[in-house]
Amino acid sequence: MVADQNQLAVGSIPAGGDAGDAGVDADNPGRRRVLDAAAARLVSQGYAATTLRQVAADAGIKAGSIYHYFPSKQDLFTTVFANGIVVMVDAFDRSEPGLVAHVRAHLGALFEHGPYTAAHVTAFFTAPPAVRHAVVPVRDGYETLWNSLLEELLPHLDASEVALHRLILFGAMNTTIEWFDQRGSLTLDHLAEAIAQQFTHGVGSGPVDQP
Amino acid sequence: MVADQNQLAVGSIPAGGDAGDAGVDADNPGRRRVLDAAAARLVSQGYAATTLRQVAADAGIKAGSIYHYFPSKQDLFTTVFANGIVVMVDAFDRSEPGLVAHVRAHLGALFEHGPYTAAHVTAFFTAPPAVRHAVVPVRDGYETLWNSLLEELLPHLDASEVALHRLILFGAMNTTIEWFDQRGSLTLDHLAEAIAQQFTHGVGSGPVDQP
DNA sequence: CTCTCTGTCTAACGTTTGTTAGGGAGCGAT
DNA sequence: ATCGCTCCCTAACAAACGTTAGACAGAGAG
Repeated sequence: MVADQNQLAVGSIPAGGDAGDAGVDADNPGRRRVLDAAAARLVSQGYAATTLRQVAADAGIKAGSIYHYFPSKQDLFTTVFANGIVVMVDAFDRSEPGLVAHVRAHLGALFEHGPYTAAHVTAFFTAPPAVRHAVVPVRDGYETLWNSLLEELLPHLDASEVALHRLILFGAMNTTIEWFDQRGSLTLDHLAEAIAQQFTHGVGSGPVDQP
Repeated sequence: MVADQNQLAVGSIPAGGDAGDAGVDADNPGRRRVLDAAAARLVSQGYAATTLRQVAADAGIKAGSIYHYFPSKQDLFTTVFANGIVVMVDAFDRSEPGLVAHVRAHLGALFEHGPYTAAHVTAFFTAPPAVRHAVVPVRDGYETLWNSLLEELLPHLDASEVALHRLILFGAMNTTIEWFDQRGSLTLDHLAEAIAQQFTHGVGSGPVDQP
């Protein structure tokens, strides 16, 4: 299996970068095309159903050539998942202050900044344990960012309550990928507002005017 | 491909039944063991990664014997997904009135009534389109139940707002499968209360006493 | 006793998968 | 001119997949 404690290629991702759409492998366009194709396939098919031959075809090369950039299927998709979090962290860091803005940033990472975050959210739990374990540390970093934000925003709650409500909020945000259609009349701005509004004030239980 | 407009085996599921844990193939224990094994594998591995040889081994038979009960892998897993909704509808129908009770019932279907609902929630979107399309009608029925409930509970919202907030609520409930641990100190009762509370009143934005 | 049905097995089929080995074209540096 | 590096190819490998065909044991009915 040659698992070792493989260091992953995550460290090689330029974390910031000024260029337009995340600094995910800005140079090395060949490798980048493979990653893009892999992420897009992950979104629509999940881990096991996505074959290297499909990914290669989408990237315009042959299956064997993928091994010039990645030592294995596991490594390729591990990098995709990690990139998904990099994109999210990036969006979080660039966000204006406030809950609505951060929800909007998270949704933006999901729908507007390429397929990486979407791939992470939809396919992460379909990946084999080895892949998941490799990504968990990166994942934890993003969750910590949110815990800190929410603890600051909700000083009347203790840490365990914040953690619980963050999980519920993540669930609400991430499953939008299963039903939200950018071409519909509901915009991402409105969706972010609806989610944030429901999170802080709820939907109410009867006719309520603003106080 | 022999797709036809296959009628599925869904109709053959005894929808109600008084017996303890859902009437999913109460008789025919052989078929039932195959379904159970398939559902359990779906939860941890997703559609494509689950092989008929694994399922057969879990059920105590050999791969070829599965074809005595199901004509194909697609049919087997379609039945599993449909059963997942049957279990949910069942829980919904048995629920006490009120939002908290129905949230609790949904979570109960997810964690306490076998692997079918969990399989549906985690693996449905990893299944091939043919399988998904076959299950959509059953799925729609359950969503309609919830829309009606919420429209009754939230008369100050119009139908489109209710539909939106139902989707957000579903997201919150269904992703609990990814993090909730029944062996922890947080009980399903408390979780249901937390989700329902957040849904109707939000988490607040500062120190708030009950009015 | 025979006939039929159910449940299971073994053995194989064609296909596809991840992966490897080895080769070759282009290019910048020596 | 030659070296080495990057990028990509073809061809093949063993393994695993879904699926099929045919056979066999047991039970219940006539």
